[in-house]
Amino acid sequence: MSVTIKDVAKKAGVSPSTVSRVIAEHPRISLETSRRVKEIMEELGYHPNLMAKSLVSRTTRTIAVILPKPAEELLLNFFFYELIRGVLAQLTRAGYDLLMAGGSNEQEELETVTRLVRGGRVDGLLLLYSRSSDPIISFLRKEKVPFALIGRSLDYEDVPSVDNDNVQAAYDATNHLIAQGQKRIGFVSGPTKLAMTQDRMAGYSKALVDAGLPVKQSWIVEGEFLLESGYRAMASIMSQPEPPTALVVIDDVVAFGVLKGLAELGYRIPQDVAIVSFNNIALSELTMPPITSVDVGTYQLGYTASQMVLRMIQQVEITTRQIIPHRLVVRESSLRTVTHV
Amino acid sequence: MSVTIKDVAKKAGVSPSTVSRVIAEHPRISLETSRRVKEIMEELGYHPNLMAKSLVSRTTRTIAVILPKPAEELLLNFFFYELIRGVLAQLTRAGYDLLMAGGSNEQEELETVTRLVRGGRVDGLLLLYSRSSDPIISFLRKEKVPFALIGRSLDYEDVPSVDNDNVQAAYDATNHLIAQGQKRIGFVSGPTKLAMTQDRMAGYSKALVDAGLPVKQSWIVEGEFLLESGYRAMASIMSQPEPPTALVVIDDVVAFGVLKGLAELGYRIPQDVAIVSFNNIALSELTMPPITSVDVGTYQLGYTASQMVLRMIQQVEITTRQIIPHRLVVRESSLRTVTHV
DNA sequence: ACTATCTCCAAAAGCGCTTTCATCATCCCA
DNA sequence: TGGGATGATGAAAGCGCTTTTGGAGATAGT
Repeated sequence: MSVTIKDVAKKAGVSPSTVSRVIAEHPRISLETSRRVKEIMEELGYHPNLMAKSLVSRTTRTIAVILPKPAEELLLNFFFYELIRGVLAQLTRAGYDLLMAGGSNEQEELETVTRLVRGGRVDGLLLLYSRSSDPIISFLRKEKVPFALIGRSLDYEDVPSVDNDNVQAAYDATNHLIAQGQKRIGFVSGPTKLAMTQDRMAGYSKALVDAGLPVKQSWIVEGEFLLESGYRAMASIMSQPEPPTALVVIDDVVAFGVLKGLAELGYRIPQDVAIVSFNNIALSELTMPPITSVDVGTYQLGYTASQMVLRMIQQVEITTRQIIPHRLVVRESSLRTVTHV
Repeated sequence: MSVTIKDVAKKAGVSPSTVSRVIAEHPRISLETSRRVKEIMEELGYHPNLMAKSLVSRTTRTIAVILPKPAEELLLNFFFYELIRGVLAQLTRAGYDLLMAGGSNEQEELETVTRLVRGGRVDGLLLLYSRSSDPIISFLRKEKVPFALIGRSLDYEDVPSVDNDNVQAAYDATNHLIAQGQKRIGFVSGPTKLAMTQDRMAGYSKALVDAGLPVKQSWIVEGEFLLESGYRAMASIMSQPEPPTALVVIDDVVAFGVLKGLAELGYRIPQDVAIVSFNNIALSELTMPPITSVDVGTYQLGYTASQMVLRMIQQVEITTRQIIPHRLVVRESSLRTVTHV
């Protein structure tokens, strides 16, 4: 059916081993033979069978990305594409393929990972924003398979991961509000089981404390990465007797909900309530007003995490925790003096 | 190193062939033997080597999704995740894996596909919104590999594909505006090399003609799937002496640009200019005002297309072109009588 | 001229699995 | 009681590749 290494060998008048060596660019092969074999390969349209290759080499040149369970999905909804683009760019560069897998629950997820790893299907893995006590992480460590996290894990500090400095990011964002003269600043948070949430919360608090401002617990509301979540959190915060005049919001999508809710209640943004947020997804600049957001370098996160796994596969020493720089993108939602273009 | 079928066989006191048959649930195996072998497999933590399996079975139980080239990416940015979720759900159900691949240009893309197909790496493929004269399509047809398109191809009408009835969708959307009393309706289009664009344009025109309204070429502007594109197209249309009072926009992201531009020029929406759009991404309901949009069933597109490929692999007869129903989601941007919640 | 060294290549084994073919009990019915 | 089914298993070949081993011929050293 398909043309094999044998067919090439026969036609070129050499042995299969020689053809194999030509493909692998083995040094001890004469230039003449190499040229002739390559010519025949071209002529026959030969492509090596990747399964056979993998079987003997015990390597598949593929990395799996494990999607978070449905409950965690919403965070990714808008920067998932950018992330994957980053991953794909790095892997393609290195001649690796990308396998995507997931599961509808923890059990299923672990089974899938086990099957892929023990079945010799992948050379490494990438985990997205895992929550606390992830059994997959324990499993992968035991198996000694190269893998990296995107977003730090709370329970396994020494696991290779790529992350932002979320404490500093939140510190910067909050400070920006303080620099605008804000004194009453609330925080719309995310699930506290995520390191990302805890870090941003910490940075927010630290900025307030450093500026001598009060940290009021009633101004801090935990939510999910959902639109409605932002809406509800906002309602809860603003219905208090002395509501804040500025909000730090865990994520852009949540911020959209906040924004909308505020507008419906008649608050003007940023005059009555200023807003800063995180992740800087493409639509942040399109809302009315555009949202000030911390760009976390989504593409870079994917790109760097993949690189990390590839390095581990090549046994190259790596920094266990890599930090992607963030950047506050100031837009209208946080500015006291509103400037129109 | 890892436990193989031989290890299981030895420990169970049977031959490797028997173990293999137990795994494959071969009928002619005694219940007793089956039970014992399964027990041993469990005990040893046996997982079959998938590469070896693939080599001999000539099947990999994996489907590749080919991402469009970077230039086409933006369309997908926001509904990519939903699409992939649909694909993944179907594939996981059937015990298949998902491989993601792409390329930075046409040449590279074709090389990747060739490598995957000829290398026996995948059993089938899924192509996203391909443009005209795609060399990959020709290649795959020649190779007789099962594959399906998401979004119809302009050049290969008989290729298996999953699509919306975009003509009808645009017809419905436009008619909705007409029902609101609109008479001057423009169209912000996308790249005409996509079937989707041409279909929506046709539906738009048909609705106007059927209602006895004029189709003015100067009210139809081609753009890309970009924010700025919507902005520019809007500017071009609205700067005319007699601008339309309603716009049909090819995609939500473009519509955001239109929305923003209109607001900056002082137009009120929907009072001065009404808007309907397509794709109904999650943020459509979050803009000010929320955008009326045609829901195309993104998840379903992915789910159904995968099913199609799986059916082809199983040699089951399929309908060459499957249509996912659409649904107009009416929101404030298109309503003459504005109702506040 | 004879051995030592080097270069290039072929033969063959083996990766972990499936599957064909053969074998051996067991069973049923004449 | 014997012979053809039938059922359960084992032996062995082979999927397409890599890699080890070893050998033939060329080149160099003494």
